[in-house]
Amino acid sequence: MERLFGSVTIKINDKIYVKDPQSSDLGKRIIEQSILMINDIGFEGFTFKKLGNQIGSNESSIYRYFENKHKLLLYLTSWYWGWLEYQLVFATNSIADSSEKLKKAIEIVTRPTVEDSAFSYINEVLLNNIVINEYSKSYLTKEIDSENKEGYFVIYKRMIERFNEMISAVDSEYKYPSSLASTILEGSLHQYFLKDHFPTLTDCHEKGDATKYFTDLVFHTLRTK
Amino acid sequence: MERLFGSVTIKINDKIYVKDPQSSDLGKRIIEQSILMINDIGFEGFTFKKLGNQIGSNESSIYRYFENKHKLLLYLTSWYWGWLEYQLVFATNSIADSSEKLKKAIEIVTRPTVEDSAFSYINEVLLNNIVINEYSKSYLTKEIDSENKEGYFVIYKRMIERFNEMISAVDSEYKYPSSLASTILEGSLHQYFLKDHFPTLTDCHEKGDATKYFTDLVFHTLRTK
DNA sequence: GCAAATATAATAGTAATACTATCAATGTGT
DNA sequence: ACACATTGATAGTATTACTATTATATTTGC
Repeated sequence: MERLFGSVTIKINDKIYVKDPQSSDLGKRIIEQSILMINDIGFEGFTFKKLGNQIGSNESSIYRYFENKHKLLLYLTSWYWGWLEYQLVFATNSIADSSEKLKKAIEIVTRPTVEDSAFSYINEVLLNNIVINEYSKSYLTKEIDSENKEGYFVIYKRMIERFNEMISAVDSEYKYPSSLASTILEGSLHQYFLKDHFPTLTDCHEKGDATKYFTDLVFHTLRTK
Repeated sequence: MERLFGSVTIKINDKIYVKDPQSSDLGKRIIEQSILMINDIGFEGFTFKKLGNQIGSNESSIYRYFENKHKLLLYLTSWYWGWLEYQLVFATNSIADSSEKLKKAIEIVTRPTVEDSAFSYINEVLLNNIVINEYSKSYLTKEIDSENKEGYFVIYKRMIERFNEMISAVDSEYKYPSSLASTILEGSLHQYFLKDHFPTLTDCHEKGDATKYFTDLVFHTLRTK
């Protein structure tokens, strides 16, 4: 995907990191390689020590960027949602018709991820996999309420809010726009998970099926003018 | 809720435990107190050592019932799904009309949990909380495929399959019955989670809202005869 | 009622994890 | 050349997630 402006950066809440990984070479390698590694061995098996070995750096150096691996996961997933939000806004901004706009929005968030060459050290396809397999671990914790207060989940919440508005623009009478919005976002991740591990629990096996499923669901539920 | 037969037991895949906790007093205390404790301090903070202290028993004794805390979580959540499945089948079995049947089924799985006096050592309300907050951690692991093969998730899968069938009975043309079934089950847990921690991301704030939301969603999507 | 079997408790030990602290080496700007 | 920031290396700690062994109750079978 081509970008209008030379360098778009995804802005992440600076409380998530100790030192901005985008600000140095080591920081970028931490991000790049942690994506490969978490994708490979899973978040549970992932440690800063292993990451240090892989990038030829030291455990203690990684701690200068992130307090712990939980924060690193928050960083990666925030980045993903920020990236997806950018695509969402970019693709839907110019659409006047509210139904078409919502349709496009659903497509953006339910379609399979493709690599974006604009961010060379981030593999979006693998990052999407991480989001599918690990995102809920980032909020299913005892610290959720305080971390939410700190604003660690703002991007995700803003995305749901955008959907909320698009849904209400299509049908202002609909009583559950936020619930529907969150069902689309979480539900889409879940359908991709099921496809890989519980294939009998989903009908979304082919490319495009998830988009069709959620589009069908939403447009049967809403009353379009 | 009253039970027809004096002692219904929820049958759990015996590969999940080393020794059946239902078979002894200590076993039941492990289940009872682990529910209280996981609910209280979360699955991450929960250890067999702490549990041992709380029940006045020894860490090593708990290991004779469960290989590790992951297996214990699988046991608890399997029990929950088995319990819910029993209620589902019990409540919908006698309903002839397929739409009414599905409506009832949605109600059963989306309504707030109430305590069931038939299982004295299990607090279903807290267990439901655990399922909301921890269930996905039981399958979002690198071992998912082998554990699935071992049948650790059969009850959950059977529940989705039951929904699948009820959906297809209402609308045999509908193309995504499994996806819709899994959306209802996972989505319902998620709406309850949002209500407590991200209230702006859901519209299900009052008792009964989740049932209304999903009933509305499903019956707008399906073509009823 | 007693021996045998079984269940539970107590203790110790291990490798790995998730850090913190300290200090040395290297590079960068002025 | 000197200050300062960055990174690397090493060591150390508390906790976790176990395993192993032995001791002590408790149950049961005869």
